Amino acid sequence: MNETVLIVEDEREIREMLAFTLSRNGFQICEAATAEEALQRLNGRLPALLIIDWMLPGMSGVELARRLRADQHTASLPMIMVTARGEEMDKLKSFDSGIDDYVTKPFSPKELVARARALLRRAGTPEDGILRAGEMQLNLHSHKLAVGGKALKIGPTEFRLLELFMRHPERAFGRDQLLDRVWGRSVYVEERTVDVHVLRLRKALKPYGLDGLIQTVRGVGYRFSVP
Amino acid sequence: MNETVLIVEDEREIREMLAFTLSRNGFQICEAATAEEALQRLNGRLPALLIIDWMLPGMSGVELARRLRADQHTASLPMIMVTARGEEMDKLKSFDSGIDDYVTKPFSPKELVARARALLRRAGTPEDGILRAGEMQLNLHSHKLAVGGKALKIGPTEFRLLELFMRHPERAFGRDQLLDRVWGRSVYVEERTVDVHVLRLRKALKPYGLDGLIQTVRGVGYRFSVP
DNA sequence: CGCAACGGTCACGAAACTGTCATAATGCGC
DNA sequence: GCGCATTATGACAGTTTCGTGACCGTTGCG
Repeated sequence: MNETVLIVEDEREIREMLAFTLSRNGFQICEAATAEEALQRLNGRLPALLIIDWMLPGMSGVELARRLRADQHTASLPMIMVTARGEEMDKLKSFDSGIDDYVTKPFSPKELVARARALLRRAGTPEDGILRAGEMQLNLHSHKLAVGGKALKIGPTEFRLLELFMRHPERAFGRDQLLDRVWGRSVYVEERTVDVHVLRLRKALKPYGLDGLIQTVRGVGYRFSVP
Repeated sequence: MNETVLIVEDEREIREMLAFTLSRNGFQICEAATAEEALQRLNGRLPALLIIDWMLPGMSGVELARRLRADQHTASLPMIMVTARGEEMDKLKSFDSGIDDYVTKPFSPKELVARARALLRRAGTPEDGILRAGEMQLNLHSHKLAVGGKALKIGPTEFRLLELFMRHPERAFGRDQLLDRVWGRSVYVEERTVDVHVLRLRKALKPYGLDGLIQTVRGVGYRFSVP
């Protein structure tokens, strides 16, 4: 699995422990010591999951979570909060800041990994990091697309587009939604550009008769649908 | 589920928080900072639900609610009022402005979503985003119409028309109401146009013997009725 | 620097969809 | 049955939306 986890934790020791545990379990790691640093890193490519310490110098973990929630770009990121004590956990729960899960220190690595996996699975990520649709396999780990073992080449944007589609089969996306989720906010792109990339994706799949998986929903947008 | 919620709230932070919470729970979002802006947005296609802040600059939330209730076009829209304090809530209740529900700040997102869902369910929106009538399924999520697993193709307008019908079975709609709720009030089209789209819908359903679900109510309009 | 890959925009034509009309069909009161 | 009112239906043309090829700027690389 090639999922990146962003760890936001000021205490170096704990951060490294988290990083070690997670990387040993197949996650890619990205670290930030402060909320500010985390925000900066989130301007780039998004991680699949965030692990945030409740207590951070400067902007607190809760505040960070709140900000991320308020931003459409990061709104749907799964987040795990790490709290120091059980007491604060209650506070956190009552705060209901949209945290998906939490662990209390001290916690077992096994527990953390289990929660992370569960969260990612809920978010549409398969256990082995391979999205499948019939003969087609989208390997998130190797970043490769293959049909029946035969590799085929698509561009980065097409890859991310297909990834989003395969994570949410049978769901119709508007062009605006696709732009938001594949291109990211903060970039201004024509809506019709989506069409072009859908076209390129279809063109790549056509030799295998797998275009048609991406269907146009007239007046709405597009949809990935397995027969 | 593809329900649109119109949020009327002047404070940007709260508005964004609401938007975040709801969008995370599968709602489409439409925002307005003032009552006036909200009214303008309601000239187009109607949302499924309104969330209105009690305190708004200019026209208050209560006044907005009253106006919407007084207008046949928006009279049946479910509304949730957001109040700052419990005290004012009593005032609001006694005000009897036709509010369906209310939450008091601070409120938990979970509570808000629950109330929104409950309200929509009451208003005819199914939990899973699929409207059913016998063998027929209208999937709002994937934007697909299927009869007994067999997909059938209808145009965007027919889709919205059928959606409205299935949300309110056994209810007779006048052509003017249908125009208002399916086309939106800011577009001018002949009333007879409704007939044509009803015809097209029936034509699509005929192969499955499901025309007849849409019945003509002479002198009034049409009605969706399951046998 | 040249080259190749890639991404975004545009323009044109095709296809789908929409609204309107004319005309046929139907229902209803008498 | 008759006449009126209302609705059904098929055809048509205008509009919108989508598919597609082409173009050009950017970027990364040798």
